[in-house]
Amino acid sequence: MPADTPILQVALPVPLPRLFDYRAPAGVAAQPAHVGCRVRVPFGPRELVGVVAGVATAAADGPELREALAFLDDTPLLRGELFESLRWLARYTHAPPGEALATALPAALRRGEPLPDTHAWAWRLTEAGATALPGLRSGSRPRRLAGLLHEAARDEDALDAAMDDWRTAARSLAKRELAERIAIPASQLAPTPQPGPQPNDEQAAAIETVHAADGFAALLLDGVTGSGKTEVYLQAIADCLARGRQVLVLVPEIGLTPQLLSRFRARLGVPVHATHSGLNDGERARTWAAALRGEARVVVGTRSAVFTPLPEAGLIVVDEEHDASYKQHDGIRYHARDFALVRGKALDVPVLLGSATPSLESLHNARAGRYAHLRLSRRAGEAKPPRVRVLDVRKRPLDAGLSAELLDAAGKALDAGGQVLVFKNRRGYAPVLLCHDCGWSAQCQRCDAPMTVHAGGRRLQCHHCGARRPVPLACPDCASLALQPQGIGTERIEELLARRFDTVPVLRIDRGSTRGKDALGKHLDAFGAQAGVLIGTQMLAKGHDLPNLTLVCVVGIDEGLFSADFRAGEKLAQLLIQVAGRAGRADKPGEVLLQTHHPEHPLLQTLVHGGYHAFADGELMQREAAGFPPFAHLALLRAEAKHVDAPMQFLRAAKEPLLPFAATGSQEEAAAGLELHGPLPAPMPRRAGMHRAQLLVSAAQRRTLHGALDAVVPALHALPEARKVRWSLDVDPVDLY
DNA sequence: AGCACGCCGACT
DNA sequence: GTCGGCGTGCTC
Repeated sequence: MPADTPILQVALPVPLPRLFDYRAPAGVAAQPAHVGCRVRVPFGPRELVGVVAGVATAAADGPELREALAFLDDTPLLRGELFESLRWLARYTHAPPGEALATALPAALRRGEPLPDTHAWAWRLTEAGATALPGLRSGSRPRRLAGLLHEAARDEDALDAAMDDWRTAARSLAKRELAERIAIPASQLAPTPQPGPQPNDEQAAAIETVHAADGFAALLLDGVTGSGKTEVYLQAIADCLARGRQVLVLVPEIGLTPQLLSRFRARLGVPVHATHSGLNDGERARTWAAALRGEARVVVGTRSAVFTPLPEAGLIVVDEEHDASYKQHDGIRYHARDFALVRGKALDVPVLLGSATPSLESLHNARAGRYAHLRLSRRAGEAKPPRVRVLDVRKRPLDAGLSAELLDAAGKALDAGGQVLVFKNRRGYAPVLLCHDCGWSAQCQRCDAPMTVHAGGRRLQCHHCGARRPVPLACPDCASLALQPQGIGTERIEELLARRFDTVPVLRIDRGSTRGKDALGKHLDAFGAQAGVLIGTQMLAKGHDLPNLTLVCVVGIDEGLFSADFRAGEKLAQLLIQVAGRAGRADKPGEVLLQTHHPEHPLLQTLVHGGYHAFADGELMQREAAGFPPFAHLALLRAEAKHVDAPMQFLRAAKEPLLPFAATGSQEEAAAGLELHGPLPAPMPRRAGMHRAQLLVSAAQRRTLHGALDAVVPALHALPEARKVRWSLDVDPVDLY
């Protein structure tokens, strides 16, 4: 090959940390304008769709390259800011470039399908059509359609409403050039926003700060539950739309409810494009394409929506920024909130992070002056914050884990016509099945975990691998019949409450009872505002409005108070505040009961008497003292394999090249080096039949961590031990298991 | 990750 | 005698 031939450097969706070089397809010269276009290429014995990441000159003495089969795009799909941000993401997560680029594309485009049409379409008569109209056979479908179009051009939605099967008639008219299909330009979709309520002074200040942001700014909207964060979003978004810019809104998985969307649609007066897991591939690709073309002005979506192209970006909003569902747990392990900030910076637009319980990372950044800290301290209207009581249940008799005092309070709330929510973070009937005679307990055969008792005590289920089997009639070890469900799950609480409060509806909401598209919304709509009891897990912590909820009872929080996970306290505090925030509205003050065996625990005391920020102050001090994030930076190298020893062997081999970067004796050097913890078996050493281990890497400085990983990670792919395991690197892990 | 190649066990 | 188990090697 001549040395000056330009060649394509292609990112392919394979876990190999490099680009692959190809000659351009026959008859085409590779040129820089191809960067960001998809290409179909031969790869070993198969064909793949990749993205051109660069164009270079072939080395004179290089190997003979294969020829790409075809370009799939005329203009680059991934270009400008999004392309650059994705290259950054690949470097930051130490993921192969092809995986990062592929992750950003909707599945249909990843497979190589063409960029879908996104125009709204209308039909109109041509001049010939207007002339020919009287000549069309009267009463025929083409005549009826032509008649409609003669009055006015109509968009396809209007035609769907006006006439059955108009498409056949339209095709027939179009073939004779009597009618034509025309694209409706996006500019006709000018926003007609509806006025919202008058913001209070805090909201107005926040809206003004967003408005005044000149280019990139990180803004932490720190507002108590019910303080009207959504109103701030809406006005900031409307403001941005009025300036002719696009807006991206990220919401947690549970947060994207039909309620939220209809509120956005009603207020903003422009089409609001939603992307979430309920959409099929075609719909997702259409939204993505509409954003790429600047037609979609507002895109609301969950985690993966952070990859939406925004050629005319004006604002990015991340609602509930502390939510763990923003972290992706397989493939490339990005954090959507953090990537939103990277994109905001690259796009030079403000990023608005909202939460009633901000992550400690974001609070730390706000205190360090990197984020503007916008506070909303008052609930909207005259709503008072709920009264929180810690219920000491030591030495008290419990029924299905509930104290008499709690049941009395629930009874009173129901008698007053209110709704009661019992929150328990364990689904199923009981977390363990125990033999009272010999101590045997039902363990999952594929995981190092007990099986949960379900179906009122008839079935065992593993929450980690999904295995199910019937509850044995007798203990497999000692044949005793004294098998007892131990501990409390939501099913058992439901059983008790349904018996105890048999005149009101009792509804259990958890992943066992509530599955599928908006099942939660349907259940809660059917439940309505009548007096009744809801029992649920995390799922009920936010989302749907429950205006008649007057009492929230939280039980089973004690294990969270003593967890080994350094983030357990933060998660528990956020959960308690979020759940508590569901109680009460303007006219009905709410009450929250926290039932515990550790009423004096500092987390509960601080949270109840000082609120979330007092808790966060203390927690940040502890994190600093212990050298945990946000005062240190972590990466977790995980490995799993069918063979017991393979993960540890791989991690030991992976640790070797990291050792030269490790902290040594003196204080100054220790601060500049890595700390390596492990390799150790994972907290659950076997899951779904796979043995698991991990190596935790931490550093006081982010650059120390990344410098070492940059030098070492590419070599991991080549380790012989790597072929015997599935391994992954998680930069900024949220969960250390 | 796929996918092919390759070398050892229980079946038409 | 073959189908198929998963080890190991490679992909511009």
